[in-house]
Amino acid sequence: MFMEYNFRSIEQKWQKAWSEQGVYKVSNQSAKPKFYVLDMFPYPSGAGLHVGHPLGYIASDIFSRHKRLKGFNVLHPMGYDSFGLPAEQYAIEHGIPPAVSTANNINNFRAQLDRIGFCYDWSREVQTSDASYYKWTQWIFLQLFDSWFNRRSQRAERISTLISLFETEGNTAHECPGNRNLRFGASDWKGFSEREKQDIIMHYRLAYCGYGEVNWCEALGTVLANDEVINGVSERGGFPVVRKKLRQWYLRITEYADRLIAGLETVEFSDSMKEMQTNWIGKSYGAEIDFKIDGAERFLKVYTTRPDTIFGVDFMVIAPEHELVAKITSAGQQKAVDEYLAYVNSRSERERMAEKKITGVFTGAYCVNPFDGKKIPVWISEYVLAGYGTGAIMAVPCGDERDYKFAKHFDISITNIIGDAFNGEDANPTKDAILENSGFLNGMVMRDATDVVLKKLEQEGIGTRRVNYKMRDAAFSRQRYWGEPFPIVWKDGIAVPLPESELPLTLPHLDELKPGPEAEGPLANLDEWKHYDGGIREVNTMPGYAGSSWYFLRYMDPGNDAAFCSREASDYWNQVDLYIGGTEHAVGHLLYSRMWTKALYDLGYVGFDEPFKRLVNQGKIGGDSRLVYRIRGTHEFVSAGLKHQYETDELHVDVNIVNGFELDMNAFKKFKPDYAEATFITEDGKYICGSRLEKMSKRYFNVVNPDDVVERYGADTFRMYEMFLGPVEQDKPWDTKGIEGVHRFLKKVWRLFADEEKGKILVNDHEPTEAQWKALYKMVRKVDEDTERFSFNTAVSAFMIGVNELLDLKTHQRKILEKLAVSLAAFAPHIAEELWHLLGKEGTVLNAQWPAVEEKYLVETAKMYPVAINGKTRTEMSIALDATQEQVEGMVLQDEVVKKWLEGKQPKKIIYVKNKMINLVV
RNA sequence: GCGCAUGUGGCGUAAUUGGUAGCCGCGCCAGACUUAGGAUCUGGUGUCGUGAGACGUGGGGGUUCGAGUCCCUCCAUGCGCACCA
Repeated sequence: MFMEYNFRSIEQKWQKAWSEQGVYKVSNQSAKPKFYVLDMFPYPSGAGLHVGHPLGYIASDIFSRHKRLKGFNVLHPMGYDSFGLPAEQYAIEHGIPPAVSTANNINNFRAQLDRIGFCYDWSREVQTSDASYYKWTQWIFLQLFDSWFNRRSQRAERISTLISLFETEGNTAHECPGNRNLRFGASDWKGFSEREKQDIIMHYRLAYCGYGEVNWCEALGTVLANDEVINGVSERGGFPVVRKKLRQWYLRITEYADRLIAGLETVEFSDSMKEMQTNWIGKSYGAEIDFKIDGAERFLKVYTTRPDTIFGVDFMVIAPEHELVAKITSAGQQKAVDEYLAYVNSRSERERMAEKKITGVFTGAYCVNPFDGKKIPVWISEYVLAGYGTGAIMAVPCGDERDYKFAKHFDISITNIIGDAFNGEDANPTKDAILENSGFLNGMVMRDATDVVLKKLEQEGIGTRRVNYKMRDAAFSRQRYWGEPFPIVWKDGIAVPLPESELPLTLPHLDELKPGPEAEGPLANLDEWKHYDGGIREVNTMPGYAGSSWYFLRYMDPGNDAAFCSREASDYWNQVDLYIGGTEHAVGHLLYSRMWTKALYDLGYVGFDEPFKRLVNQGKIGGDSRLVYRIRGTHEFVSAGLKHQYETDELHVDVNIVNGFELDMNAFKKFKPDYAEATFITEDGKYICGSRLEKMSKRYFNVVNPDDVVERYGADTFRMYEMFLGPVEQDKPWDTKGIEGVHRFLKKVWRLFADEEKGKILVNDHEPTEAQWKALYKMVRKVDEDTERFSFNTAVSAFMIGVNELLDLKTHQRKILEKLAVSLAAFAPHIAEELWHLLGKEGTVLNAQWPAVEEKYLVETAKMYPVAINGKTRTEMSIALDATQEQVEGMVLQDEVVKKWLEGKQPKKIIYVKNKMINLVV
């Protein structure tokens, strides 16, 4: 039949036409208001897409198309985050160069994406591994390298301003972020050698090179950023990670900590997202206090957020790596301390994470409490981290759980400064108790005492207020090949940036990606490349997040060879209005790109300092695995309902050879060679599988490829079904069976336009009835509202309700069908376009206008009110909307059902809420 | 352990502001058309009960004329952080 809904030919036809006509091309010049919708661009992995990946892409695509129909100039681009470790690992294992496998994977991704019918403007595509792109990643790096963060103005400024400050006043007014103890005056500065000057400047740069403890992953042969390490192992691959001191590039993101926190108030991210970022930054207010070491001219500097508890300090704990360990350990304790340090060194990061034993050793040294002269023993323990605060704490066991446990474990006596608030069994971290045993603080509420102590500490010069952050500077180099080379040449130990004219510094070809000497990357093996202009090139490369920290800007002006993005373009497109992506980038990508944007803003290259105005996190789609049960030691498989009668082993089976729960037994025999001889114990001739919801992953054979779904049901069905599954932001399982309902819906739409059996078009030019207008507009309004608030699942439902009604009303009038076709254009663009042309329209439905709702068809004069007696609905009554309380009371009391329930009694009260309900209180 | 979410039919879910709980779809049941059905269409489908009706949004309590929605408490699941002083 030629009038049937042939989605395959329809979708192919329009995808081809759209591409030929360039209908998705977006201009930077337009009289329309702009709207920028962005997807987190993918890393093009070899595995391709499964049905979970496009969820966010479909949502953003629908939203973009909707905005376009509503008269916006919509930027909706896509590209690839194509540098990264997996391509390099793959190259090492299979001998295929990263550039080649990446290109293949990108082609694959593109083909998959194209089949779903996205409205991306592919002329703006970016690939982070493309030299024309990473030229500007390198350029931005150089701007960060040439900048420092002025804490007084709270913004990035050029290094030249820093140098003139040094020349006139030294660094007295600008504490060195890389080395707090560094102090020098203008005359000192003039006396420094060039090398010394450069070393000092390096301590200020926003992109800097330094030595530091990094997360070294031996298996990956590289360092990892903090957010790439999960529970002591690498996020990718789960390999062990150790702390190692290495020369490394960093981004001084800590300087932006306050602005990153403050900026969260200006953007629409979910509360949990904001909270994750806030926690990651981990700002805390406290004090640094110097405790004199008893019998020595040394001080122990501790960081505490609770200076009010200073009289409750029963011991000190310093990190095993603390510099005082070597200096204050008493002769008597030397052996015990050495043994403890050896023990700590033997423990990997992972072991420390896994088993939290209370360990520690006494140094033999004592501190003196500055206020009451009490002697306080100094202990060493691994629970104090060298990298946070000062690497030393004052322990207050009555108020801190860990300190309490430590004191108990080592039998240290506990001073109670909070009276009844401390029960002797558990520490109580309250701030509301009244202080006792606390010298001049006695009788004060702890909360108020804090400031009193701080003032006193400052007066006496033994302590200062201090803000601390959990967040560390971000490691910004990798001992790897497949990343952006640093445009830096080392000359006499000084990092010299390449001039802009030499960018891009292209990644040289390498036949073999083996590591270089001394934990250096593969580039170190390339002698002729390494030696350049009388110096040695930086052989590390940039990490995966370099290119992704600014890609949203490149889309605005992708072809620009003179700038990363013209100010004109970024002023026009401005912030990303809607950013859709997964939560997994909460503390990585989202913080880095926010920081880069802030730096570019400070330097005057863009006019906004938050990149993403609104962020929506799509949920994950889980796999619905199918299980078969093999009788142990045999090739016989037993159906799920009978498995308890046997001893069985549970095995995953490919979900694609199972219909619902029924196994295709012939396909199963071909699934794996082992199963060729399989026999089955069935239930009524059917083999029923077990099921389990788990991650969608190859290893569970529960991966559903969008290509297969599109092939079977079409892209429009696939798009609408993904949305119909539930709220975008929610995690949910994939169930292919349910897709039939959505497919049926599209066929119903088709039947409004054409009769499949008789093979003719049904569209006529009659005037629609009021009921038909009402059904249409109700639907149009709901779809519009729901789409605007990202409630795509209810929008699909509104379509279904609307079309069911129109079908019941035998609606074939052109006036209605035109508007229906337009309203569908965002969700099911292919069928919408086909129907648009079937109605004889020109051009593309993409450029149509969203139908304006004619209110007159939606006004109601009466409503069916639920009538409740004592809150329980007993009947319904149709009542005019403008009825008064008296009229309603009269009508209600006449009603037979109401009379029955009143049993002759007078209602105490009749509640009538207009347009809602009626309730009688008896 | 701390923080944040989320708990509604057999399943995915709906109820935008405290106002008819279960829309829409899957599945299931019955029927129609059919050589056939994993096609299409029609009707039914929260639970208990023959029925009138009763019960029902994780459990318990509260506020209210009225609670899935607000408050208290407990439980379960998911996510994030986890010696951060």
